[in-house]
Amino acid sequence: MSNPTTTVSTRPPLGCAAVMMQVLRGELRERELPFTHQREAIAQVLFESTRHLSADDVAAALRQRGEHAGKATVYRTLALLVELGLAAEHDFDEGFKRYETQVGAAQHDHLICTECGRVSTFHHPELDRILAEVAAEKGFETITRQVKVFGTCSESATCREAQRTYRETGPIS
Amino acid sequence: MSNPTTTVSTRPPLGCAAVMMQVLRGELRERELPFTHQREAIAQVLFESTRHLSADDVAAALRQRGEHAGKATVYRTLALLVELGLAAEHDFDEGFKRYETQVGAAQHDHLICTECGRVSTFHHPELDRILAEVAAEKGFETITRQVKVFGTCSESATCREAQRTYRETGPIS
DNA sequence: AGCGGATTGAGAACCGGTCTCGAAACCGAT
DNA sequence: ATCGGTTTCGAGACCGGTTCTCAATCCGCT
Repeated sequence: MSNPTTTVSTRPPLGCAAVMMQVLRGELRERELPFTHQREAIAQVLFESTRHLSADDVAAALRQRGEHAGKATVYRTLALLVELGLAAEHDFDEGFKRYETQVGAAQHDHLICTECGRVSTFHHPELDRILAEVAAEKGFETITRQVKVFGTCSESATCREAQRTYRETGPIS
Repeated sequence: MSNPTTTVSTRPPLGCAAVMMQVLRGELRERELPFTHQREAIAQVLFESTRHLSADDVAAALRQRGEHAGKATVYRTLALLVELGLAAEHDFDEGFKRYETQVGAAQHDHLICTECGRVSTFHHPELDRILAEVAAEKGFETITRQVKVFGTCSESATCREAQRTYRETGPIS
């Protein structure tokens, strides 16, 4: 039931969770949606984490705190947070989705190591410009975008070895 | 069992399939993998199509030609074509994957309409440059990349209506 | 034609994710 | 506090795409 977790993040570490929780409370009130114990607990887990969490990771984190929420509730709440703009959904081609806090509109993109699973983030302002250009040109109204670079990182010896192999032999060895 | 199909493509229309088939034959021989009826038929369907096909679409197309391949074989063969670099796999957040011929290294990216499901492609040379820069900077060896812009197109009245609504009310109405 | 090894296919298994519906929690009003 | 109407919760069934199993078959070579 568990799965590999990611390791790199770029979110301010302190106080942030509390702020996000306040925002959530406000957003829920504004929409007349109840601020339930489960929604709080699930949001707490996400807001306090610096990783990209799967639904399963969230459930596990709850268990570790002595809390519990049915998996339907976990999925429903994560979907809600995404709708409210407080969480972002990512698909790193693992067969399931991952979630992370969406702080402000600070869009960032991902480098995913296919060897060790590490995910690192980057932000390149020109990307925004180019994608906005392309969208405008095609009469497209952008809601969100995904830029993902798959490859091998140079964090570990294994990954560097894979880099070398890939450069020499291509996708199939 | 059926699903919405995509509509836009940018691949040269003629002779291309035959060339690709020759390439496939060569790649298989080189790796001492048998060139079976099923592999040929499945590749034929993909190479002759100008759309992004799901595994199910491929199976349906085979049936229409009076051919048949078990779904395990369809999936295995599509995965093989991807490994060989002859097909590209895409995930447009529909809950299943789609495949298309990968002709050469002509990388292109996608605009996906969340309203009608239409997928159109674009290529922006600066994207290649920027992503290569980012990867180099991080000591990353790129294998492939995905750039997807989700939003609403202006093809149909429904989509244009959705564009207007979105601009006014944001993600939640 | 015969041989060894890889592929095929029918169906079961798998696994994220969604749905169902009775029970429980929420929240504003009394 | 408590009441009552409304919403959410949760255990488990269910769903659909994809993968696995393994005996039968096909491929390519001699």
